[in-house]
Amino acid sequence: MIRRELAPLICGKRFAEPVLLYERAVRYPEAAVFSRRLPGRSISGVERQGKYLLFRLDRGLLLGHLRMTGKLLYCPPGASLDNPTAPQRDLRLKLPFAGGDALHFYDMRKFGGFWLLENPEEHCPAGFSLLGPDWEELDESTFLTLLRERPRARIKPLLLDQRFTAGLGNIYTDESLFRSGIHPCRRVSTLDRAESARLYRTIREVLARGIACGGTTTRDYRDARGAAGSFQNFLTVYGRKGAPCPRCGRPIERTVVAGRGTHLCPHCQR
DNA sequence: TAAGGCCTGCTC
DNA sequence: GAGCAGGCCTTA
Repeated sequence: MIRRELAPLICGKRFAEPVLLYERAVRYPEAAVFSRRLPGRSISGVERQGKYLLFRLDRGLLLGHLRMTGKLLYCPPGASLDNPTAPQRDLRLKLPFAGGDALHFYDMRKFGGFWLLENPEEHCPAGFSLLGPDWEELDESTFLTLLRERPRARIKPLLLDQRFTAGLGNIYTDESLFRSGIHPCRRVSTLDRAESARLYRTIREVLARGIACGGTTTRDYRDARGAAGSFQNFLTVYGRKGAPCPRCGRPIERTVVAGRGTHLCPHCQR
């Protein structure tokens, strides 16, 4: 969503001098080198790989990861600094363009960051080079094959593992497992072919619905224009602890699986 | 495979 | 005041 919004706004733009307000918002190279190298480079394309944003430059590559609370907002030339969706307190990095417009990176929790790489192999975050196939391109037979390679894994932690497949986070995983009737702690080896195929199709549907809704704004998420998503209005289990299961009416439960809050209906998910 | 750490602000 | 968060890395 963020990539789709940003691409037409910033393709072809040339970077000016960045302004770093929080040291660790730039992960590589060190701040002074980043600030010296970026100006003058222009954006030839904006891509997404898993949860990374990838800005192709005329020389090198700018990688960004928003983690949990990061927002990357496009500011047109002369735009007001006040943005209702992101307090100035959370502004971590300004990436101005030569034309006076800019990208502003806000991140309350300071988890997100940027990498400026001369080539993709150099100093990229460890997870980036290990990303599994992205859900935008993953076909059913590949998914079934990958599942067969991990029979002992529990399904929810496996789906969240970006080395297995890239792009699923906690919300979309819980929603997909509920809609597939699969318990998050099931071992992959206990899923029959029909269940695995149903899971694949359900994940595709949930992701498509999420994208069509402009994402999920439970609290922080905003797209590149600061707009909220609406998929939260269609959530069946995530964040609905105690509410009635839409299928059987029993209360939705919240547990912890692999350290992540996990929402499920133990009656409907086996 | 799991726990802890990074961080801050909000809800319970 | 504790618990929690659309993530991921390091360490055990």
